[in-house]
Amino acid sequence: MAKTRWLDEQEMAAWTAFLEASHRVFRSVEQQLKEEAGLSHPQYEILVKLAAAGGAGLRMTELAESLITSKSGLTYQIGRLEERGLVVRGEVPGDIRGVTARLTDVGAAALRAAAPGHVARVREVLIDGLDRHQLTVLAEALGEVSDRLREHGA
Amino acid sequence: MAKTRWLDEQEMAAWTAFLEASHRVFRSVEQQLKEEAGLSHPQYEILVKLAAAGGAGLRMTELAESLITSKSGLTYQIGRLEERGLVVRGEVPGDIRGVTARLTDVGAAALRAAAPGHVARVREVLIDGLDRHQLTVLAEALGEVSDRLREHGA
DNA sequence: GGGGGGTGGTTCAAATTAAAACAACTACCC
DNA sequence: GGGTAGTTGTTTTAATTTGAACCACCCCCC
Repeated sequence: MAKTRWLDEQEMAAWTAFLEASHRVFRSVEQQLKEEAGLSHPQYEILVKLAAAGGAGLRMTELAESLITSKSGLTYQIGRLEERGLVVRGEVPGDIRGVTARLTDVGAAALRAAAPGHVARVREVLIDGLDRHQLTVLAEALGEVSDRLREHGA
Repeated sequence: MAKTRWLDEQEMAAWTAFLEASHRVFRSVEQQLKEEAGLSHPQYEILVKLAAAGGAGLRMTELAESLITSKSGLTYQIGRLEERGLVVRGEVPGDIRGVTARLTDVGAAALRAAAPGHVARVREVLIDGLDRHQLTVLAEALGEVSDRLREHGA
């Protein structure tokens, strides 16, 4: 095993800033959604993905992967959302095992109601504090990081 | 209430990249630590903070804030680490309520053993894929975000 | 020197999470 | 066709997380 290449000052600054910003941003967003919309952030993300998927909905596994969560975690959350009538499960033609989830009208309305407050908070904690250049670099850098992990780090 | 300012394409790209990168990076780091060192990421972060604090250790509340976690969550994790002998609780001179946590020799050894693999993974998933400019911008941008939330977003 | 009001840490209850075991089904290769 | 490996989604179990309630205790001002 090669000798460890420790992080230099700048690398460490990037890592700790990433760590701290992630924790704080998620905590803040979570709190906003819970208070103003009665949704957890994972639940909100589910609604967003399903809204984007349209009337056909998405398969459970597909949705779990796009949310970067475990299958069992998704089963739990979809159960929760289905109880509240925001989501319904359906079947997949041609594969009896398959299950789809799609948004109900109530779910779509809940998302529309929650979105403005959520976006406002996201702006407040992350977006509006950065200039265009920072925004661009952030998107590109973290986009690359995500791409790499999506491919390689299965 | 003002009309919602939705995110434009670039802003949305930054937000989703931030979301996805955070999820994936933490998941990867978590996995590495669990497998190779038997520690969760929160536990590892506790050890790091205590190591930096030196022989006097840190008070529980202080530590909880610097880790951006709840007091009760910290009580739980310190309990866990104390059982394993990596950490000990001590008292605070002059304040009977106060409790400090500090690293034991075993804890320090565990941290030394865990660090190289952890750093390697952090490099692999985040640092080494970025160039110096990206690194600098990332550190500065997310540092500002953290600062703002630390002050304002109590 | 005796309250209030706030602090520090733990306990408790409830929600969430992930991993592993599981059951049913699909796909493919011969 | 038949068997085997891989998928799908759920269930189960154990760990973790948080907020609220709580109890002692500190600080200060009268």
